[in-house]
Amino acid sequence: MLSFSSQYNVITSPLGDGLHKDGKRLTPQRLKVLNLFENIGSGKHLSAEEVHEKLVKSSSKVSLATIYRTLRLLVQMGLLHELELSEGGHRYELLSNDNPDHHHLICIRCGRTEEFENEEVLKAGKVAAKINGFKLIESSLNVRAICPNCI
Amino acid sequence: MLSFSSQYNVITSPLGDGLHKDGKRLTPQRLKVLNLFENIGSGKHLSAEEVHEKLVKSSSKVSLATIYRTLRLLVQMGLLHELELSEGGHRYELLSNDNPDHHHLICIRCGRTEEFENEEVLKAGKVAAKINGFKLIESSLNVRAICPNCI
DNA sequence: GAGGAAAATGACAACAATTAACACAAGGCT
DNA sequence: AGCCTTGTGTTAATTGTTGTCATTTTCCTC
Repeated sequence: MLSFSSQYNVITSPLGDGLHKDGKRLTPQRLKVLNLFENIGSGKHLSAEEVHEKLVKSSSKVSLATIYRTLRLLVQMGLLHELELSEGGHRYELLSNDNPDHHHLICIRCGRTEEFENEEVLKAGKVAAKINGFKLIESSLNVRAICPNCI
Repeated sequence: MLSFSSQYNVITSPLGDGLHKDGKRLTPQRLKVLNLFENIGSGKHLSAEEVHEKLVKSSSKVSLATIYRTLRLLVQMGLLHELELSEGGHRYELLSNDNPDHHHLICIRCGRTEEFENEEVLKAGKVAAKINGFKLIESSLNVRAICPNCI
């Protein structure tokens, strides 16, 4: 039977490359988490708990602790983006090239989120950082609102 | 000895007025929390735990549970503003007239925050809400960055 | 000013989200 | 194949926050 490494090493995934550079390892769990985000599309925002549920459902059991560890790792690697909605914990989304810099419109009642882009916002962040001598990491505009269904 | 109510009722504080309209009551604890924010100035952002510490230090003991309850109340009343910095819990700041609509530049290393205003950002939030049929509550731009001291 | 209904407080239990510890398993070098 | 190091799962601990409930307080009415 094929071992895990012989099955995947040949493909030299971007994930594998990124990990190996740092002495970190490509594991099935890490792949599963990243694949989940890739399959689900780049507009979705999942909590750690939701990632866990979805993986359990697809009979890919990954422990919750590992999911937390993996999410943090993938954020550090720049593959995922973490966003904090005031209500109930952190969410994660895939950071892909065709979904570059965007902001979120969040319904505070049902949690529905819509994305939008805005050049001015990006600029505002840059200017503020420069004026204060900060090194910019990212700027995210969170618009808290109530969606049509919840009004 | 003067009772609490006879000591303060005459002043008819804005806090008292706002509370009484709703059948809610003016208590020394609520005054202490609000006073703390007023004394500390409107550019500061405190966590519930920090509010608790400061009140204990000034020998004004208010229980932590009450602080959480009071902070939520003051936010609902529009006297405080709640902001969520990704790192470590919620922060609260005084919402005063001379410090209207502003955004935050946050150092992810030391937590230092600077404020700035930007009309375009405000507009961006409005537009996004309108396009999607959402009812806007507030839009806040959080710029995550590293401050000069931490670089 | 006293009496009483309604609301608020404090102390503490309960919770949810997240992290730490550690024994065991697995990845990736040679 | 074998070894060293990193990663995983399990479970316990921590943190931030909320619920419960008995006791205390506010504030309205007389």
